[in-house]
Amino acid sequence: MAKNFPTRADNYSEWYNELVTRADLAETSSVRGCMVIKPYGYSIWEKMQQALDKMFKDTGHVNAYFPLFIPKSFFSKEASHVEGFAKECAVVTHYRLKNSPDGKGVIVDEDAKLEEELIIRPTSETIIWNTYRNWIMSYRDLPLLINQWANVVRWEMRTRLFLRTAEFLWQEGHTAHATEQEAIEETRRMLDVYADFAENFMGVPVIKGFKTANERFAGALDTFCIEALMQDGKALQSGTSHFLGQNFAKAFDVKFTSKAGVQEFVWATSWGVSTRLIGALIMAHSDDDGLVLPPKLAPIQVVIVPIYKNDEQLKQIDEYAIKIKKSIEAKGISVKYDNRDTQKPGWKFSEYEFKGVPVRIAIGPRDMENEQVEIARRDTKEKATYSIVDLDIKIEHLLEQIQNNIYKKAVDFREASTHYVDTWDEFLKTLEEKPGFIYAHWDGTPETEQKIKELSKATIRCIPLNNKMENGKCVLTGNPSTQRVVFARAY
RNA sequence: CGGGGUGUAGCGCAGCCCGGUAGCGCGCCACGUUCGGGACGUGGAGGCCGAAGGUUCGAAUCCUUUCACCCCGACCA
Repeated sequence: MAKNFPTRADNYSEWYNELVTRADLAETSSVRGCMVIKPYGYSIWEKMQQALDKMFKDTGHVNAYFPLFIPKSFFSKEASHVEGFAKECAVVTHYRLKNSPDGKGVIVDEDAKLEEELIIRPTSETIIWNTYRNWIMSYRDLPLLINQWANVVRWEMRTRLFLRTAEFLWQEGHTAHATEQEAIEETRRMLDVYADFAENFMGVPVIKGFKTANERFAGALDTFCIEALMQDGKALQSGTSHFLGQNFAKAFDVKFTSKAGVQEFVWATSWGVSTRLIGALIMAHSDDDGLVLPPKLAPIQVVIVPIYKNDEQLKQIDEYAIKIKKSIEAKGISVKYDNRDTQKPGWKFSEYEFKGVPVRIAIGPRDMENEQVEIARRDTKEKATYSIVDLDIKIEHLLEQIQNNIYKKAVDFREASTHYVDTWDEFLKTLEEKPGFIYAHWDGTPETEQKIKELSKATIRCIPLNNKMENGKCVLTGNPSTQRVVFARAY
């Protein structure tokens, strides 16, 4: 069917790139490290945005927007923050161009040098906290629960469509609280929102946990994360929620007067997920025939393809199909009827498989005669004939089934790829032969963590929440440990 | 930023070693036969060979510089 198509088993990255191309999601831009998200890819992002935005609103958040440019001096205010981001910042130094004296195009006008350089935000903590200073006076102004949908720029050395691009789209929540306890609760609440979204919308099971000091967000006291497993056995950090303590409040002097009349620094959180989730979605479910999208995030949930020999037949099928389309749409399901005469049925079948459309309905003269349709599901590739009686209800159930099945498949895969390992030899062997999540003991020191990374390329993805305590010996040093942590090679 | 690779038609590539004015497959356009898993035939359109210099009577090919992209590292959502 698909010809000269790199397979998942053969070459995972080529397979990934090919999927992105074939499904018409995105392409590499001629602008360094950047990506053009094409309409179909963007519509998946819009579905994600809708679902997430609702979850944010349901947990009491509101949206706002802050500037793209951040004065350089803002970055100097939080020491560890600047250290974390300094190496990957795009900097605006001038504000004007002029015609080149040699007549060839334009050059930067050196006279138009900015007094203070502007950083294109790699994340917005600094500009937001600088703004919050004026918004927060009293405990009555708290909590402040704001989210922003935006683009950010990180000058990454090496990029990969969706997973790491110089510019990416995301949401970043930035909240301010009167107490430490409240802020920690918020951090955890948003982690739960992310996990809920990943599992119930994306169909991707995740491990909730927190990062070791090495892997923590620059400026955070604690970084919580959700870690997902891709089909090549590599982990993908899919969302983070940071407890920032009073670091940014102190750096930007954000104080409030408490009930008791005392000036106190506020407690902060920030949390974000990005277009990287689209990469996660692709890598978690897709097969050699293309994308497999969970119905809840599929821009097109059902596609109807007519099969006909001539105009007259098409006209009859049009009528039959549009009726079916309307009845299914009445259930709130998005249906596309593709009666383009420019492509053949087989071509359309392949195209919608590449695009991961969960359900395909084929209608030919034979079906009309018998008052039935042929239904193919993308996840299992099963085909079956359905009577058109109560078809809308059947489709609704089928979509639910597909959503559940995709999730279950991912869960099964993760279970099969999760290993408990106690010796260093076994650790290395597992990484090579059965890549996935490795639960192993670690002595808790950054030095050992670093050493393991150097020797095996595996990092501690997280220390799972609600982790079972058990005594053991560090897989590398043999020093005592009280719990297992999750190791994996990661994107 | 270190190591390796690649830039030739919309896409994938050959040609380069050994200089002589560009070719293949897919796609695209037209017509016909087809249409229940990416159809076939015939005809046709499309490229100053990434860019800039140099060598030469002559450069896709040789030399220099430069830019971009991909892969492997280091860095990271």
